[in-house]
Parts: sequence; structure tokens; C-alpha cells
Amino acid sequence: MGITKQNIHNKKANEIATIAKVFAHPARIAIIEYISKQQNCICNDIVNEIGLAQATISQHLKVINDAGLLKGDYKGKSICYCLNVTRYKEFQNQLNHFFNATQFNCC
Amino acid sequence: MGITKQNIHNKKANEIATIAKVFAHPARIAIIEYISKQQNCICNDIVNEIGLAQATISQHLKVINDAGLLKGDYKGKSICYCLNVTRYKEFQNQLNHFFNATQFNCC
DNA sequence: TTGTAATATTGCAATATTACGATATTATTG
DNA sequence: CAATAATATCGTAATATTGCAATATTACAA
Repeated sequence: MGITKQNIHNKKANEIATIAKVFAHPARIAIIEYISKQQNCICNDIVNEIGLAQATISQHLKVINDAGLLKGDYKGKSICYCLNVTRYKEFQNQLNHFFNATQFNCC
Repeated sequence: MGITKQNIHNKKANEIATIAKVFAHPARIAIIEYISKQQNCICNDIVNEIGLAQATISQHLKVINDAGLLKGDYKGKSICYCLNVTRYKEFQNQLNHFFNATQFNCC
């Protein structure tokens, strides 16, 4: 993208964009949905479910995790990935706050 | 991205991702915020405000517009861009629906 | 510890996005 | 219609994201 200019925008705009980016790929939506439905979530199941290579799934999980949306505990040889409820709600609130702050004066 | 595999995911996942993508860049957040505050919004003002080239702003506006979020009317020599309230609320609802549908059974 | 199953990381190729200068359109004004 | 101002599009370069095979880690089990 030529030169990155994300730094010219204010902090809040960057925060919203960063949150939105996590949800901006259907594979990540599918992964989040799938995790949310499981009691014990194992990555290998995700691979079978989503239809992408293990490396790719792992990469998407990293994006979700880096955003703070995951908690992972080892259960046997697998990791049980779980959604971080607090963080998740926080994201929802921040997005709603942005939406609600938008005014419609024009036209 | 190697080969695009967005088609392997279900329709709803793609819809959410498509919506999120609009908000996944700080410049677009800034543009939306700026438009929301104006009575008469002119692109040239946006250029001065955001600090990106006119062509770049126009490109971002296209993304926002293609998502159905804009209405534009010519006022004199300028276009008055306005947010499409209905569509905007629709997006907010769809995102909230997705968030609210997420369960937290695990861990 | 050694072996094994699950997950993460690395390296690389393909595709998408971002950014901008130059140029083309468009609508208004004269 | 010609000139002008505002906006869109084109072409291209830089950067980011996505995807996967191969490989490395990791945690448990034997």
C-alpha cells in the first residue's frame, strides 16, 4: 500500500479498525462461531470443519488470539480454545459505541 | 493469499466479514466520523481533514459507498456525501446479531 | 527419555489492499 | 459550448494478507 499511513489517524479510529479487522475474514468468523458452539474445542476439529490447512487455521487463530479474544488450556494433548467473554463483550461495546456516536445530520 | 478460499465459508460468515471489512481501516473510520458531523460534506474538505491524497480518499469512499453506506447528492459543484441511516443501522444490527449469537460454553 | 499427537512457526507464492500521480469525468457557471 | 472546480478512474508501486507444505515445538504417555 505504498506507504503505510495508519499512524495519521487518531487512536480511536485505529482501535475500531483493529477490532473490525479481526472479523474481516469469513474463516475467522467461522472459527469463532465454531468455537462458541463447542464444549471442548480442539484445533484439529476446526481444520476438518472449516476446510483450510492446519497451518492456515493456526494463523487465523493467532490473529484472534492476538486480539485477546481467546483463552487456551491444555486438555490432554490438545488445546481447548475458548472465547474470552469479557474481551468479546468489550469489542461489541466499542463497536456499538462507535455506531451510536455516529450522527445523521446531512441530506 | 495463495488461492482465495472465501467461497468455502457460509453466506452469513461472508456477510459479516464483508461488513467488518468496511470498518477495518482507520481512514474509513475517520471518513465516516467526519461525514457524520457535517451538514454539507464535500470530498475536498475530507482530503484536507484526513491527510490523504484525493485519489486515496475517493477510493475509500468507493468502498464505503459500495457497501451501501453512502448517499450522494450534487450541491453546486460538489457532492454532498451523507450516510445512509437505514443501511448503517442494518450493519449495526447484523454485527450485534452475530455477537449476541455467540455462546460461551467452553472453559 | 523416547515416541507420538496436536499445535505453532517458517518460508514462500499468490492475491488483496493501500497510496498516489496523472488523467478522465461530471456538473455547474459564464 | 468553453472554462472551471470537484470527484472518479487508471496505472503502478509498495505493503499486507492469505494459504500451504515443510518443519519445529509442545505436552503427554509409555
